[in-house]
Amino acid sequence: MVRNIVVTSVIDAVVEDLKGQVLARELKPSQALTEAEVAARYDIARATAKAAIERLVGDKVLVRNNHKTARVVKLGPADVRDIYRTRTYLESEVLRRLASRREVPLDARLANAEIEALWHQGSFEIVEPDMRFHTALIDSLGSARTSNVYGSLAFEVKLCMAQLQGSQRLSPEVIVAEHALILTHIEAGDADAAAALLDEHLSRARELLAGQLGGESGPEAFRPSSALPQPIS
Amino acid sequence: MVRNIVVTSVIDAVVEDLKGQVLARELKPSQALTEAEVAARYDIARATAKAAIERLVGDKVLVRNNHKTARVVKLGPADVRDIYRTRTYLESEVLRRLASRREVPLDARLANAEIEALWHQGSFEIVEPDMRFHTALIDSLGSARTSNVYGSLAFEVKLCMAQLQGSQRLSPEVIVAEHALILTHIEAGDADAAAALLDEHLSRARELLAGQLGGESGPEAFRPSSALPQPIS
DNA sequence: ACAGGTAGGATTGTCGAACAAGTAGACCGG
DNA sequence: CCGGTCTACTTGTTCGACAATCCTACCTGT
Repeated sequence: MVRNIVVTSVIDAVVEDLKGQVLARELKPSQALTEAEVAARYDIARATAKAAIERLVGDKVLVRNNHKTARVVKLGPADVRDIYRTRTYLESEVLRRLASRREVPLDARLANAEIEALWHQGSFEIVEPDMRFHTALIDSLGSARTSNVYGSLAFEVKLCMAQLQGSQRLSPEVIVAEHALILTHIEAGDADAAAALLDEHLSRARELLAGQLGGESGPEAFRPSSALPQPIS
Repeated sequence: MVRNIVVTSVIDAVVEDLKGQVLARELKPSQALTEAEVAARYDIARATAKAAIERLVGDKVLVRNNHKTARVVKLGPADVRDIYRTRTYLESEVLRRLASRREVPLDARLANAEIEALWHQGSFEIVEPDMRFHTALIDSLGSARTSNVYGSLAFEVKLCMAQLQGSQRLSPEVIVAEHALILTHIEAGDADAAAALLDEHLSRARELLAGQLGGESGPEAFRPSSALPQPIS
């Protein structure tokens, strides 16, 4: 028996907690988060709070410009489309590789079965097993970096979902069916069909999300700015 | 005319300088880098050095476990293969998209022409324009996140190159020819051919790199460990 | 000689306080 | 209305300190 233990530093704990709060919408998009505030809230030194905030900025959970206070990211339609585009690039190529080996990862089947079970129970909390389905496909390749990259994209997807509360979602029925069909294509070795279907599958989700995120635009939009130095006109 | 100015904090400057030193092999793989050392070298406070080191750890230039001193990454054959695999996934799908639009980015043509010019001059310093060729393909899609991901992979590739000094490289002649052929396939709209050729192109470079990196194994290998908590037996 | 424990030095994690520099908003005058 | 100054707030950076942890070398008992 191998036991997994984790040594968590104070910073790690704060980072995780703040991430959770953002996902739980306890911290709303564009909300300011000063270092002193975080330090007081967790009763830690400002230096520690600063480090936590900087890590969150690195993970794109917060955005901050020089000498300005950090804010929770506010993802707009353009961001959603960019996230899904990048995600699609990675995932469709992965599908091709799996198809060329006719290899259907077991975890993907399990995750899809779980979605179906939840659907039959009348539950609509399917985003978690849905993400697991896609992540299982990626992870089955065994490439640590590919999984890492996809993981950070998946987190941004979760952020998108969190930033719209009363969201109409795609019906679990078509999701399950499309997932199953994708697996079938992989099993048949039809890379093009699998990639094409995935493209359509993700495009539909992307446009649904992007459309809903574009609706209400807050007073000031703090879109994640490019990491490149900003030109001054 | 738009002028680009950059506000660099002390930490930014130190991070950039250290990155450069790693790439220039002034800091060798597996070499230790204590906070106090960095602080003394740049005459900055330890807190500042700490922040710089943490950023470099985030960028995978350094590796560090809890309470242990940071060390320069040492990339092994497995890492090279993983980097190139991930890179290939992204890039081949991008090629497919470009081929479906029959769109050949100008910058890629220019970069390849530059390689050819350097080759005719007898120079073998072609890694920079070579990277520009591949980056140009990615950037032409205009997806900020895709470019970011590829950029960090490209940096790891540069790290690999830096970690072997007397490296036998692929001949510029075949590189230029393969690049040109890839562009031709894109222009012809032949996605499969472009992707297949890229795969072969990168596979050759990958195995060459991986083979050379496997040779001399230092006393202690500080491979980049997975970000997951380490199991304790 | 060897296994195991222990002491010490080195290094990191976190804290507290302080000051300079930059930002934002208010206030005021033309 | 526009432009400038002032002030409160926030961040960037430094210094100094202490506890926790790691590494190493030494020491001890068998």
